[in-house]
Amino acid sequence: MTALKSDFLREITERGFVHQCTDLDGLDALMSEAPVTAYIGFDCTADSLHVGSLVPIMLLHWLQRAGHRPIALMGGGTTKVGDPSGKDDSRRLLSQTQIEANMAGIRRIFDRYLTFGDGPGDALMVNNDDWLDGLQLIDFLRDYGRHFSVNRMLTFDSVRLRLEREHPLSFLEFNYMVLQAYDFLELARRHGCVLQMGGSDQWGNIVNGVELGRRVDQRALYGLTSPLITTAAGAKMGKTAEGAVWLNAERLAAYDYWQFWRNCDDGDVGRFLRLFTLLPLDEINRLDGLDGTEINDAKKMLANEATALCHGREAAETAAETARRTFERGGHGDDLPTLEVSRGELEVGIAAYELLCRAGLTASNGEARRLIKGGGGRLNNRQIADETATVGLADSDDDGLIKLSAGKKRHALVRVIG
RNA sequence: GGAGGGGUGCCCGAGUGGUUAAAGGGGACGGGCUGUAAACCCGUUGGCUUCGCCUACGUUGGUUCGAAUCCAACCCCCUCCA
Repeated sequence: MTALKSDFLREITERGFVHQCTDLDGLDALMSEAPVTAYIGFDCTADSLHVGSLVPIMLLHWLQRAGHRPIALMGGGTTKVGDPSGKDDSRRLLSQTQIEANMAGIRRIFDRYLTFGDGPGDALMVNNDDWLDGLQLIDFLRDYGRHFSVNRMLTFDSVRLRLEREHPLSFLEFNYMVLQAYDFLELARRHGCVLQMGGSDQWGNIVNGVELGRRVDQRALYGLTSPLITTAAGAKMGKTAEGAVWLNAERLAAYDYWQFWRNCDDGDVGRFLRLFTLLPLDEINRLDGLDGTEINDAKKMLANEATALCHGREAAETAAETARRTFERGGHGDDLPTLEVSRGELEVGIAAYELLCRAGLTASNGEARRLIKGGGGRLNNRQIADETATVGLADSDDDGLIKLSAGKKRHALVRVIG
């Protein structure tokens, strides 16, 4: 590969964001000359995004940093159709109101990563429902449908894989790639957008848009995809015991977000630092070279930086401090999930398993019992020996706190009140 | 519209009248070893007021001492035909 002239492309290439590009040299020439507008589309299937969407979000962030203009496209319209890419089954259809509520939630996340506004380099958020909803079927088919060959559509992974596995693919979903292609054209016309980025599973959809732009408007459009990020263990990243790693604090506390990064595999640290933090590359290379126990410093750095981006520097520091006190000193920090229990109730005594459950460390009393039987329940750092054990006022410290743990990693506090 | 196949626990998938809270695998969680890592070994994996009770195999009824297993109707999915 020849040396890239564009700051943006060079940065994201070195950081591991680039998988494929429709015309890297052409794009490089364009981006090194003047600011360009680029977009990435996001589904509105939930009211938050999770770390699976972090790669595209970071791409937009770097784009803006390099002086270009990012567009976050909300798939308010396409979510009604459902992208078949990478999915074996059709998705449940969402109602209009659900989609709108989801968009509002997602918007708040973007505010952390992008600067929105009306200035030349300010980010834009648009909703494709604005143009898709009013389409007239016959007009649309005649103007744009004729540029799509079904023969070719059948060869795209999103369709082909479904057919090969004999999983159903509805006609509705079959149209998804056409709509996404049209999105690109629409954004090119409205905002002069020339680049669409996305995950590697979006390649087919993106290429369709590039071609549509050329055929209909003789526009030169570009596409760029990033690799699917998996963990060193080979799993799709972003799952914890509690489920997806969400980016909003209501769904996943900043402390838990910090812990997610802190607990990554050794083999992932360097890659994740490059992708999910803004640290300079030479600093990352140093951290990546650390061995043995020292690699924990790199993981803390990863957790600090990733959390600061998502939840703010202050939240990251609180989470780090809580982790330090909890793990390195065997104490506890302010940021641990806390359950309030009345003095009166504790005077009588509460079964340890019930408290574990109420503190959210287990999903049910039965699970808590099993945890204790298996030696995983801890009260103030001491293993709970007996599943019938009760917790009383005497177990609280001078501050009226009791520390509960499920295993060595998951902790919660009980605060005595009243 | 016709014919056939199928819907089982977080997922995949056995089970075709009782010994089935339901084999096996995956995942997840816990213990041991560690570095809040990986690998490995062991254990757990429906709920509850837990030596007992309750709820579960698409839904609703039925047969039976007894059903995930048999029957009926309904819902949903797939395949082939029209």
